[in-house]
Amino acid sequence: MVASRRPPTIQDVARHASVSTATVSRALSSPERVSVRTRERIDQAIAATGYTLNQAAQSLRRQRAKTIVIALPNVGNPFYSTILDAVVMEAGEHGYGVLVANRQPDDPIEWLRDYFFSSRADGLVLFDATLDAPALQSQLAAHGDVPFVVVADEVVEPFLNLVTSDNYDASRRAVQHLVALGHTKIGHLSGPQIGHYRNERTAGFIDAMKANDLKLCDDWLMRGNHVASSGFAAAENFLRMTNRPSALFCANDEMALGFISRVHQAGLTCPQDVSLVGFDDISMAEFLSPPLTTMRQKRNELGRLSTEALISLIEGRRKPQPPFRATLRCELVVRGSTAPPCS
Amino acid sequence: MVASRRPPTIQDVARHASVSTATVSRALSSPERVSVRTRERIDQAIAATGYTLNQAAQSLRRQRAKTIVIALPNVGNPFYSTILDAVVMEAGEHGYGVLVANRQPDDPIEWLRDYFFSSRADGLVLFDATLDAPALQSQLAAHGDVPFVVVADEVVEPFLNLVTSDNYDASRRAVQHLVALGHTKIGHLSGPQIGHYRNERTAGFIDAMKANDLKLCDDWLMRGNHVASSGFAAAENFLRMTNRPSALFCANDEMALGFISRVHQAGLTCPQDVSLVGFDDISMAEFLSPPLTTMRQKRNELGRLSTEALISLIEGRRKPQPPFRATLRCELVVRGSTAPPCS
DNA sequence: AAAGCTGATGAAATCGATTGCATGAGACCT
DNA sequence: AGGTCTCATGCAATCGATTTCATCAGCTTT
Repeated sequence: MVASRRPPTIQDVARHASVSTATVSRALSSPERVSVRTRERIDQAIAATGYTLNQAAQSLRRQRAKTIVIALPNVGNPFYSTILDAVVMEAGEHGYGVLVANRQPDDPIEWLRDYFFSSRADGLVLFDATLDAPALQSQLAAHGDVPFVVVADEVVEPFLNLVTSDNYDASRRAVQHLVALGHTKIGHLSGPQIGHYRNERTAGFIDAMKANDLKLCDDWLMRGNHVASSGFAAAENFLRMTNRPSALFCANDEMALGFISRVHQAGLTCPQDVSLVGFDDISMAEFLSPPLTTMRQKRNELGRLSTEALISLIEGRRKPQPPFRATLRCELVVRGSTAPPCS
Repeated sequence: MVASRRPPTIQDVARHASVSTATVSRALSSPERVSVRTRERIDQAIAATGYTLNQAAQSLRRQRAKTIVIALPNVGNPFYSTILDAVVMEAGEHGYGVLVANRQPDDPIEWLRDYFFSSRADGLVLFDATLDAPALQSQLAAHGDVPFVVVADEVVEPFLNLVTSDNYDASRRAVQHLVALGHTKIGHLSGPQIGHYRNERTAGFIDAMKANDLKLCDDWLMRGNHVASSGFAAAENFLRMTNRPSALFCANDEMALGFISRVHQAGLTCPQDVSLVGFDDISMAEFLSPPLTTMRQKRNELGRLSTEALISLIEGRRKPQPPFRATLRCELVVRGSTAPPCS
């Protein structure tokens, strides 16, 4: 009712319960160290005053912000939003807040310094390590070893904490699905090549083709950048081909979406004229026309696991060495975009 | 290199520049109050020590966290992710961090208290006021008038700070587009009814129909809840109708997506068998099959404006009365999902 | 009954930055 | 030259919670 009064502090509670602030503090953080009788009085005083802890003061004293940063290359991407959801949830359960940092394209590292050097946050979940993770590592180490966990598709330096999907194997299984349907002419629309890392999905594709003794046609290996428009562009290419593949494995769903879009415009249909397998299983995949066959990543689990690992690292429950590593298995979801080839 | 050393404080800088901490503090927050010579010495000292401000200490002293909370009903929704992007960007430019709070469905208000009562955040951007905004208002007021801005489709209580799109008018224009194509049998798939508020999009639809002397058929007024599956379900309904509308205005793109999906499954096609107009222009709308005709909301602007307003409220540059109000005009984007009716 | 122990509690320092008040040096005025 | 004013700067209190160390009451032990 009475607006703009300053919120009650631990002092108010102490006075109200006729104890010292030290006792109140203990009652809150380690109740077993306070006698039952005083604890009750303090509980009452807290209720009576409507006290809530001042985070800033606690952070200052404890040198811990109870906050993590989640760094995304692109919040707008539907793939990441589900993950964000899981991260916020998991962090919340441990009493941590989640700050969002959207990547500054021009400044691969500086943009993160502020959060940690100013003790605004205790750790970082970094998605999509297209930035120079080792450089970041040394930057963060210089100011007191900020723990961070990377969630990425490509396997990065072995000393990093990493949560990933079994991209290589999943890609092999995606190809296997097409082969099982009878396809032999199979193309691939890959994501971008990141630094010198092995592109796991492309590698899986290539090895699966070899394992099946299928010809790898250079024209059928196209490169995109994970957004729908690059799938659209790849389809332009596809349409110009005189000898077209009968199936295509796309490195993510958005590119598949863009590809279908262009192919339909040209009067061809999927899966009659070309079968398509995507990757991710974004929430809309199920409702596309045709519904998209795709490799589902456990996005919830990616978010949850990485956050859980980060927090146990922050709180010292997990030792920094050896690094945390987790690989989640993807799951093939068969829908309408794949069918046997129309001879 | 030397890991886990404590970060330099303002004390270190002061010592290094042979001045008091007070002077360093002033050099940082109001440089004009410090002589040029000392300012230079301080700048050097800052560079030499690698000093960065400790946010927790500043927050405690200034009673201000330089952080805002963005509360979303559902981070996973692609509509919100773009907005989040804009909010993070705008906040960042003012030096504010953005905490994400994903709505707890069971607890419409409590979930936000913590952020503010613990002075973790200075203000709130609340999306989709399906929660009881007035109740929230009084909750927040009880602990010192936390400023907040609502971004919502429906017009809520006049005393709230609100950023919105011209939903009513945009809906009228959507219908007008269908009418101009020659449609007379037009249906509507609405979003959920929120409390006692007027559903702006539905109201716009109804009034446009009346203005054109078109019959409002009860069967053709369907209700969904803004997710694709509810569009899918609505299409089931549609397919069972003996007398079907030739066009449908959907209250958002996701429902349109679900609707098309089911209709295609049944062997009908859009726009030949039914024209469809969506709302929002989510990033994928352009790449659907067929590309979706839709009312584009300026999502970037919604995010930017609301954040800007919130921050000027926090910093006292804007007076709380009268409340901030902004309505953004939507824009019709004509694509392939609408066509003249097939006789 | 004296000594030792345990467990609950309080006093006060501390985290790092800000800011009201005091001080002193120099500029300016008469 | 004496007095006033301004500007740059320093001292020290302060924000609110935590934590070390000391104290003291009430037991147990011999």
